[in-house]
Amino acid sequence: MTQASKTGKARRSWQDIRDEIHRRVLSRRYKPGDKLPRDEDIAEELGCARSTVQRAMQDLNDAGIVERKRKGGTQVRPDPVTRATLDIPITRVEVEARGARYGYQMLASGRETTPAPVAAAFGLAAPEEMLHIEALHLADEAPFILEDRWVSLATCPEIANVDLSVKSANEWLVMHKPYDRMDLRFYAVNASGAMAARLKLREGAALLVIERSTWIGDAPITTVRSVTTPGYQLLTGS
Amino acid sequence: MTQASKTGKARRSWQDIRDEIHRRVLSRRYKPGDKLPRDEDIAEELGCARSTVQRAMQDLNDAGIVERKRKGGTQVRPDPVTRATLDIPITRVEVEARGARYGYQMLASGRETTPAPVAAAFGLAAPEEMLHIEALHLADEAPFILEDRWVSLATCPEIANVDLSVKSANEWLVMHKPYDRMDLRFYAVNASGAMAARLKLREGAALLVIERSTWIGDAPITTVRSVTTPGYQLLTGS
DNA sequence: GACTTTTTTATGTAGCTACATATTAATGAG
DNA sequence: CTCATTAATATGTAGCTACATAAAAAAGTC
Repeated sequence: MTQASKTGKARRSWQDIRDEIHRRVLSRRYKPGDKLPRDEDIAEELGCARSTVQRAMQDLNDAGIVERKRKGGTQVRPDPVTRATLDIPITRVEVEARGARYGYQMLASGRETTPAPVAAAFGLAAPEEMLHIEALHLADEAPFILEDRWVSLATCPEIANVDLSVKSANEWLVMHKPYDRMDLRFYAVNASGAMAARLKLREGAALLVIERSTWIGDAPITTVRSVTTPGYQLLTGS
Repeated sequence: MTQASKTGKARRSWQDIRDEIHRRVLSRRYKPGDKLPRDEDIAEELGCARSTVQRAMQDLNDAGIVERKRKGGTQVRPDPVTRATLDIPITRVEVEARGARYGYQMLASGRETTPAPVAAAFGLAAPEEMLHIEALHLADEAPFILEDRWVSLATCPEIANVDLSVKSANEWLVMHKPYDRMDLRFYAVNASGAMAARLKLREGAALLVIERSTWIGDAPITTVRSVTTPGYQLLTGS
């Protein structure tokens, strides 16, 4: 038996408060740019403690619904942004989630000096020798994602001893080299001749590219350019 | 003068606790899949209240670093995901942030019955008459984003009276029709003849497309397909 | 009037208690 | 031994107090 059913009066949870405030924003009782009452007044009005309002407001703030400033109070965000959370799983998990058989092929691997774009992605002052890996992820034997990865040997010397021909660098890194900071970007490219050949599709096809760089502290770990196959879509989790 | 400087001993904030736990995950003292001590023990070890650990853990949970279950305890996420938050601003704001002059052109507007793909995006059982708008966002007079939008007249009858030839439907909607639920997807397309003509580029160019549908409750508000121009990149905020 | 300092005030945080809730683990019935 | 019931336990939440902090507003100062 819940407390609500015992006392006959439901205790309002912070989610209830959050939803009530959200409703008021949605119903335009509080309009974009409007200042909201102070937490204490809302608490009194809705019959709960200030800490409960605080919790609710935190959440609305994180969600981009309101903006809070010390002393300045709370206001409805005047320039609404579309905020979304993306979860990008390991490719193997993604393929398996689609009910397909996962496959992995290392295409090339070796030590090379970082070309300018890679050094730029890492924000390196000078080029550096890194591990360069090209690999293909397969779903039911068909090419799924082509990845072009650079791994800093200065930050991850251990990876030199890992057999990356059977297991992807992604999996090894994700389990052994947690990161601190990440940079993600998405854009579209026309398949080059080399890409088309490796992904077995016509040259010029529009492909979604996911670029990701990770650091631990200031030390670069890895930067990957993942070229997806036609039809690939990135979806938000909400 | 802060309390820390007065007492000589800093009070540890929940962020300190969070960072300490995070460090332990990063340093692999707690490895993926490992079970963490109970909040109370961590609190005692680090010299703070359980509520502080709770707050820290909440944050790590939201960030996808750990997973918590009642009674089950806390464990380091065994299948690390790359979690990122995307903020997509109004196009006008985005253009202005780049230091360019924003321009807007309505290309076409009228009432039409939703074709199958649009009905599907909304999860509609039956096609419906909606407002269909094609418009172009410009940055310094050059095409920037081409949008193809459907607005539910059932949910937003007021929009019929808005002059959408000078101000984008996006701006009006964002200020007057807050949403509840959103669906976002990103993919790449080759520019069709029509797209190429409107965006003034060659047919077949790879373009990043952002598709967004919004609802209030179960009622559909709008669905937009925004076709960006070459070179456009979506970046994460973190 | 322009500038600096002080006060005020709304949000932010730490710590505590008490209880809720979801599981797991232990126990008991058959 | 299997299944249902009960107890134990880690996290989740509400409410309270006290204080910290940032920023606006007010009060001084030149």
